[in-house]
Amino acid sequence: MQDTKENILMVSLELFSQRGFSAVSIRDICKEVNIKESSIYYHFQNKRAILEELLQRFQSTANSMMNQLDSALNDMGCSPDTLSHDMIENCFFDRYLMDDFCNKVIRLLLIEQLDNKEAQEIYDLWLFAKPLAFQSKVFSMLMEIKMIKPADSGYMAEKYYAPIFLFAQRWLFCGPLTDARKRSFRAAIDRHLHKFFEEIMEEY
Amino acid sequence: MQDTKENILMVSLELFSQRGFSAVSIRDICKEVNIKESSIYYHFQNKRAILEELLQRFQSTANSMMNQLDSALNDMGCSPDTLSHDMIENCFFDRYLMDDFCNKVIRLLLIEQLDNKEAQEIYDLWLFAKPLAFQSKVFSMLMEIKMIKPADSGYMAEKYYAPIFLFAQRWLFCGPLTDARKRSFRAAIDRHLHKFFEEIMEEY
Amino acid sequence: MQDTKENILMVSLELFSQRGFSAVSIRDICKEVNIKESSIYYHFQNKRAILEELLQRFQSTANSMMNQLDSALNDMGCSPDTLSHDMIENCFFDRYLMDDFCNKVIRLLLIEQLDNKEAQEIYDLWLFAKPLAFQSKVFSMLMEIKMIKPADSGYMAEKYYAPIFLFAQRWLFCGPLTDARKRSFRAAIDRHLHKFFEEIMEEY
Amino acid sequence: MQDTKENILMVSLELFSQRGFSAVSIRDICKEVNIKESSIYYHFQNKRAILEELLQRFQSTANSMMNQLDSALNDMGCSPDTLSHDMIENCFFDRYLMDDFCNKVIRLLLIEQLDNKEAQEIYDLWLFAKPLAFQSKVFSMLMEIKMIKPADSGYMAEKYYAPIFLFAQRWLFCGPLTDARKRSFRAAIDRHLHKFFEEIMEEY
DNA sequence: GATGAATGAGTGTTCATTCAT
DNA sequence: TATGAATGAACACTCATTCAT
Repeated sequence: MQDTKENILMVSLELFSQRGFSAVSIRDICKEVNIKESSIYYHFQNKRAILEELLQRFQSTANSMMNQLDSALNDMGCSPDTLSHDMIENCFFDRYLMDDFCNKVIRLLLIEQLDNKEAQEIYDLWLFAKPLAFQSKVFSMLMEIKMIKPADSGYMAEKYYAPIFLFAQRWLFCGPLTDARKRSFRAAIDRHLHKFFEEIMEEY
Repeated sequence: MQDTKENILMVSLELFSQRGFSAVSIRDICKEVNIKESSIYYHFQNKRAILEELLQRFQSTANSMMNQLDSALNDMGCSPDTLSHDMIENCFFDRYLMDDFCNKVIRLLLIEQLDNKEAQEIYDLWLFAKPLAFQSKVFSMLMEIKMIKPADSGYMAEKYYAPIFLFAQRWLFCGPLTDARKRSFRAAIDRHLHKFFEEIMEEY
Repeated sequence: MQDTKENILMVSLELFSQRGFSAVSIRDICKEVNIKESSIYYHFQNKRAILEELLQRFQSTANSMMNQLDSALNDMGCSPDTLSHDMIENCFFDRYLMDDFCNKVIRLLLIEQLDNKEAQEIYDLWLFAKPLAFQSKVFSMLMEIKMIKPADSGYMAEKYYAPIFLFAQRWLFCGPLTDARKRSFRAAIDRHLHKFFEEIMEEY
Repeated sequence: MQDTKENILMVSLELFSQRGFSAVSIRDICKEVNIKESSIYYHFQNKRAILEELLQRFQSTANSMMNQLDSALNDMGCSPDTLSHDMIENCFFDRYLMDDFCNKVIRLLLIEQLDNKEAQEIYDLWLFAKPLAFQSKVFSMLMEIKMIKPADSGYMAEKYYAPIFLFAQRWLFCGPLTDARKRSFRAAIDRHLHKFFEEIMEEY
């Protein structure tokens, strides 16, 4: 079956996310997967192909997450009460930043982006451009349905997202992703979101 | 002279910051410095020693920068009008985030922290703990001298620093550190600071 | 059917004749034949068996060519006018030196003979011993029927065959066997044969 | 010293001439030279660089041999009796075809020329073009000084050189270059040259 | 007939390091 | 201070081959 290929991918991701692509050897991967080094070349053309497949998968995962967020947002536009923004956020937090697979790929991108054009683009897209664009759209919509008062939605998105990004960097993308760290992150986020929405809604 | 040693350090830092410590070979460094590979061992015990010295230097540089900020802050406490907060900020931006040496070390730390306990601590200290603590102190002081109204200074520090960190990550710590990127960063920062101080001072 | 086996043989010969036996991998062959690498072992016990079968086939092809030449020679002995020596030569040129299959095997032998006892014997037999012996016999016969004056038939064979061999090495056994090269070879041969027979027959 | 480099070259040539470049491994070479595999890369950038240096050396050796032949030929033009053609031939035979170094390189070229453009050119130049051109010049000169009667010098060169080439291929460029084989070659050559000059000079 | 999956041995090459000079 | 020469260990990758299906 394709069990072995899957194992290779998961082990590779684990190691890549810890040490970076180039610091992980085929030997390291195979030792963990429990196959001989030559066997890996039955499943992948070369070492880089493993990385490529991981990035591919990440992008489709992230895309589907983003699509789901988008449609949830549209639903909210029609019937503001059916879907809380809590649900929206949880999607981004639980199934993206804190999701085992995505979290590891993001760590990997953090390293690779410094020297790899492709990684750089993916990194910028999925850690800056997409989240900021989405959040900007959220605030525009909230303004439209008059839940918050009109303002620069791009700037609001930055104010909203920057602390999330900072907390993520500090708690989620360094060291092992333990439950304790997840809780620290969650706590910081909750505090931030609470105050943030308090502020933007206080006048209404 | 110690010219060669200095060259080795600077070339190493350049390469480490681009590809990460383990992806740079002694060969790569020596080729750039124009010495034979065996010669490097006259100046450093081994490859790791180069990294160590770079981190050492970074820490003392960062420390002196922070001390200067601190004393500037204390001066401001005594005579609020002598030193503008502009000066404080420029110190952190120009001589730290955008300084050639510090910028490269931070990029290096970004990679190394994922797998290296020591790097992790330095990274957390100098990119999160110290900046947030300092900023928190700034706001406490501003409250004391009644320039802003009393609030949670820690939370204010986060609101203040998070966008700076995000912009830095996006513009200063990926790809080559060009003047164009520096300007993009500066512009985003200025916009942020302007609005930020507008908001916290508006009531006064 | 045996279509696949035939394909394997022909592809192998093509590649062997270009790069030599040991420089061609099972992978190379299978890629060209469009089968998986394991499949080749259904048709041949191992890589060497492919070589062996090619040499086998070459020897029987060459043998039948030589037999045909021999019987043509005998016919000529009985009735000197029925078969021109042109026909004899064409047999050796068109169906041997310039024949696609034989030409490739000879190239292959050229390489293999340096390190392989068996190849060495086949090479010596079919590029030196047999052609020289046959030609010697031709001249003996021509002397017997008094078409040329008596002389050392072995030496004549050398004088006759050496330029053919040289031209073959220069035009037929290096680079791709194009029509242009074949024509260059043919032209050199015609010139040689014309002058050669002029000389040995001039006295008559 | 450069002893090791020289050893590497000589051992490589020996092995390349037996099995061909691609069939010889770095391991094979190092085992014979008695150094570790990594050490070879101190002396040569890679495996191909060894081949390249051998071809380089061969070409300068062959060139100097050819220059010597040329000047000997010119001397003969001035004073026909000072230098016999024996001396000329011995130069080509003893210091080229039967010389240990050149003989091995020619064997190597025999293999490499099938797949390697550069080798092909060297092979054609030094086994066909140069010898034929030189011999053609010899006969032209002999005609000029009226030692032989006027004729097509190019055709004479072919008649002269073709048997030499054939004997060389048969005795000098296959199997080990033993003294016995050298004698077989020498004998065949002497017989050929004797008869050849008898024929071209008989009328005078 | 053919293939998916695996493997031990071997490929050329790079690595950080040593040490005598 | 610097280097020429070497090395053991590791590197990504290819090889011919096996075997169950």
